[in-house]
Amino acid sequence: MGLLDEHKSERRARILAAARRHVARHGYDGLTMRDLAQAARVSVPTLYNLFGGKDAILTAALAESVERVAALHVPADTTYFGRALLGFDAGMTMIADAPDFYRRLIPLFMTSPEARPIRMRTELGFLALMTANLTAARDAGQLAEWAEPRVVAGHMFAQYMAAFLHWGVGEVDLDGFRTLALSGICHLLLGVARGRFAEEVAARARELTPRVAALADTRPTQEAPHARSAD
Amino acid sequence: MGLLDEHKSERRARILAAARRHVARHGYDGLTMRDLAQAARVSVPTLYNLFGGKDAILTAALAESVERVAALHVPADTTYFGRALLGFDAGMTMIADAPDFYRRLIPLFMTSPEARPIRMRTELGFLALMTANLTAARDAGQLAEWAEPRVVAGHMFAQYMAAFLHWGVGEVDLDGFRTLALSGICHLLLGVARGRFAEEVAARARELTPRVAALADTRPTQEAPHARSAD
DNA sequence: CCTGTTATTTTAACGTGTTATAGATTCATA
DNA sequence: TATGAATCTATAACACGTTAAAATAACAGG
Repeated sequence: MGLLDEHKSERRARILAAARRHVARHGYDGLTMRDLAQAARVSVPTLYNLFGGKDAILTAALAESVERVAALHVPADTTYFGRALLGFDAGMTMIADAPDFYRRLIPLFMTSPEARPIRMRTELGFLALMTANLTAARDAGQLAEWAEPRVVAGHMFAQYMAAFLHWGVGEVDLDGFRTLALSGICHLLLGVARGRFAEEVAARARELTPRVAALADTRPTQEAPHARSAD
Repeated sequence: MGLLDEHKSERRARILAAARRHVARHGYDGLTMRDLAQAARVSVPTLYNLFGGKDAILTAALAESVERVAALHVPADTTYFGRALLGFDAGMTMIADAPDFYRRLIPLFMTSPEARPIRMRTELGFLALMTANLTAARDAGQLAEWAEPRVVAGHMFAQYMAAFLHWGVGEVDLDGFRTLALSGICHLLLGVARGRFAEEVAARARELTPRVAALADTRPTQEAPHARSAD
């Protein structure tokens, strides 16, 4: 509450900002604790006092971004499919905001135990939105009666994550990521949607299929430049 | 061809075996190049001469395992769904063989540029099998006419990978991995399968749904023990 | 203003992956 | 068997993440 804590907050902010900038430009391995300390006008042990380590710093930077999307407002005056698209696009615009930063941190985000809270937050946010959406669809008779909204939402999230990973390792570009994830989600909904919901999903799946097929054809079959090393 | 190359092969084998053993027990970070050199009765620079680095060594160990599943024989005298299950099970038994080893290396396998050839090999193998299977199903009138086998197979692979990742970070156990991946694949096929293919898929999806729902309920909501650090 | 507490810095060190250099060993060949 | 060419080893070093220790600065309360 005192000035002491304010200074601590300032330092934290300076460190996170410097880390963001540096990672976006030079990648995870390109960021050294000694450089970061100098850029943030702070000593190395302070980095450890305030955060705990390199991964913890980048994790905190990631968490900041995720929180920004957490408070998400999805209007109810669209179709079930339209609502699903809105939630999907929110995550996409966040990534499009600073693609290099996210891309460089995908290994950390995907697998590190440090980043598990962020993963949970992302997944639970997605699941909550989609589960509510699918439950409403089921109540309106636009979902197969045996289908479990939460289970279906989980499989949708799997499609999203797999496409995210494909983008992270450089297999597809940002547009390909979007196409891939959307097509996967539509394919998934295809078997459980009914009525108008089903019609919309089917139309979109048909439209996306050739684009996904084209994507697969243009994928590099040889090694991509090492994304993790510093440039 | 000469004795010189044989000795080199022996060294490579010794190094890979020692790395396997050590990683399964103490994890990625628990394996140091100096320890590995000693365990393989080899000097540290030799590790770099023969492989190129730590990641390259583990990548080579992973590649060995993947190659063992590559030569896969799938009998044609089953239903399309049965054949899909066979290919799926092959990958599962490989993982069940040395789960600790694979689990510890998931971050490397999933995201490292070094491991891209292995990822491609895995993905292409899966896609080839499933695409052939789906194409045959389409020719037999058991697949929606607008569906693209390769695209559907890609989305199936996404379900598989997402479940794999969930297992790798400790979100579900090996049985949960199997249940999750199968349910996802069945949900995905649900919208494009027709005839008897569709009946089998639908029956399996209905059967798996409650199990996946139960899985989601028992998931830990707090932090798991750090899997990457040495024990 | 002084004092005690707390936070930050300084400095040094440890173990790590990685690499260069020079010396020893091992193989193929004459 | 002796020579030459690879190849491995030994040693040392570098930069990195991380942490411990003591010294210094900044704060809160009297």
